[in-house]
Amino acid sequence: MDIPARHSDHEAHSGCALRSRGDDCRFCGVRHLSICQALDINELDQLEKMASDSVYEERAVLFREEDEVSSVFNVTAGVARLIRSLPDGRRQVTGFALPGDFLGISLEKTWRYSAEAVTPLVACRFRRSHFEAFSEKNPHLIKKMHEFASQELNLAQDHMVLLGRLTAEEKLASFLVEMKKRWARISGHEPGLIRLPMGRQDIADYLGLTIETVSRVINQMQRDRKLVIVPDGVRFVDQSYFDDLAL
Amino acid sequence: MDIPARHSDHEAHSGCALRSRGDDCRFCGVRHLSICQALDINELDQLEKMASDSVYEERAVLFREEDEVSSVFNVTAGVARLIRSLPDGRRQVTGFALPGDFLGISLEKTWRYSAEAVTPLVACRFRRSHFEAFSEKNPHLIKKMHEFASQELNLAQDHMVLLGRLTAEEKLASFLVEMKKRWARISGHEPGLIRLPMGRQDIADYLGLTIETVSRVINQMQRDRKLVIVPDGVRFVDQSYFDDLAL
DNA sequence: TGACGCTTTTGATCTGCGTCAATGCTGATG
DNA sequence: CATCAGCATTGACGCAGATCAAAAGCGTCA
Repeated sequence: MDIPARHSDHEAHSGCALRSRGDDCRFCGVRHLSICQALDINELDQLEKMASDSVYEERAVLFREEDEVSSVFNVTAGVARLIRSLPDGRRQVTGFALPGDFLGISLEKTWRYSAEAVTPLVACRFRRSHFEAFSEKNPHLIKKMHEFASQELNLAQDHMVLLGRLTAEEKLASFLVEMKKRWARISGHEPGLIRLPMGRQDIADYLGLTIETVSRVINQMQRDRKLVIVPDGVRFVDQSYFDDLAL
Repeated sequence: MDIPARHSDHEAHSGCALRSRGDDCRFCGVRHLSICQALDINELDQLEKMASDSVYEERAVLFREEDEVSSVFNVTAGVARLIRSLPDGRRQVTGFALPGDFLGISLEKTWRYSAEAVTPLVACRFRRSHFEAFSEKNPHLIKKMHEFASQELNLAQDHMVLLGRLTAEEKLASFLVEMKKRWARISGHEPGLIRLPMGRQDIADYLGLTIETVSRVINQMQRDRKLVIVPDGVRFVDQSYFDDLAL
């Protein structure tokens, strides 16, 4: 356990799967998805001066629950899991951060969850103090951050319904449909393959299930010809089955 | 079902249990708890001109999921349940709004949950458009609203852990400890009696359980001398039992 | 005061998912 | 290419909490 993060700033172009700002926000692939969409070229230029790319290996820790919030992050490539842990080791994955997602929207002094790279990951990092000073001067940005927070609150409420009131089958269907929508938004088109870079255990902890139940339900869906399991994800065969079941 | 709201504006002093602004925000009993804490006397005065007290009977609907957000609310007295419903009738209570709580922190155009009065309730109501125009001019207020949203996001994440990973006994303990803390904050002192104005069904829908399980667990706690059940609430006998179990 | 409606409690039984235990698969490494 | 480590899958079984059913409180109103 506990692989330390090896993050080498300003070395974003270290692999084909990792695309990032590349030190020029204007060409950032996730700008239109991220809070930066609130900024004009001028403001973007200012913000860029405060940014530094951080690269994380699979399993690296971006920050831990209880840590001081010294930096905030904009994920530009890769996927992270956001985790709340109980003292006895039980985990709840509260969400997955995908490209365009912002970590640090809340104003607390310490993180209330841990973030770990599920895949190799690149994030645009800002010192918290700098970012706050900047946002203080840019009402657009504050508004946009509040919008993002509202959106997250809605997702959190969806998640509560899922955890409290759905069956295992409905949970899986909802999760897969959600991932499909999120990848679609990111790529700009309906993906044939729904990428699932996180492991079964992460999915289980996201859905409030065990790894065995996740495995059983997905494989049952495959046996029932609702989907096919492929390396690194699934492919829907019967879309309407999922639409009917999902939250 | 479906009792229509009888709300009579500007008639707040209609009962001993119902205390509200009384048309003067300076004397508002929940000011220090609510977003109004961000405002000085001057701003408070302006805001007051836009406010109107709404009184709701038990079971009255403040607004419904999907309704347009035409007003936002500051609960000044009483308790409301916030509900997400599934098409087949399954419900998830995402939260209880207590005095000082603000409804409408999100910026969406439509409500994503319904709010119903659990007890007779008074809320300070603002036309959404007026409130937004006002907040536009008061950066303090925007900041405070973002603070409230952050706080709510944390609570939502706590709730996810509760729903996804706690046992029925732990859920009940966490709920009771949470209610004790919230009433303590509102009243300003540790209450001997933990008021539970909501019914067992609401508690069950908040905790992702059935009404029978809620009843069984609470009554078992009483048999084990951990608490005593009294009209309208419970009284802790063994505080440390709850502290150990609660999230 | 007694009949009604609603909520809560209690008991008996069932079942969806968890737990425990193998086994299989895949990709990395010497 | 054999070994190993880390998932993922599968099966057998158990149990926490759901479901079904009935009884008990309790406030309201004629």
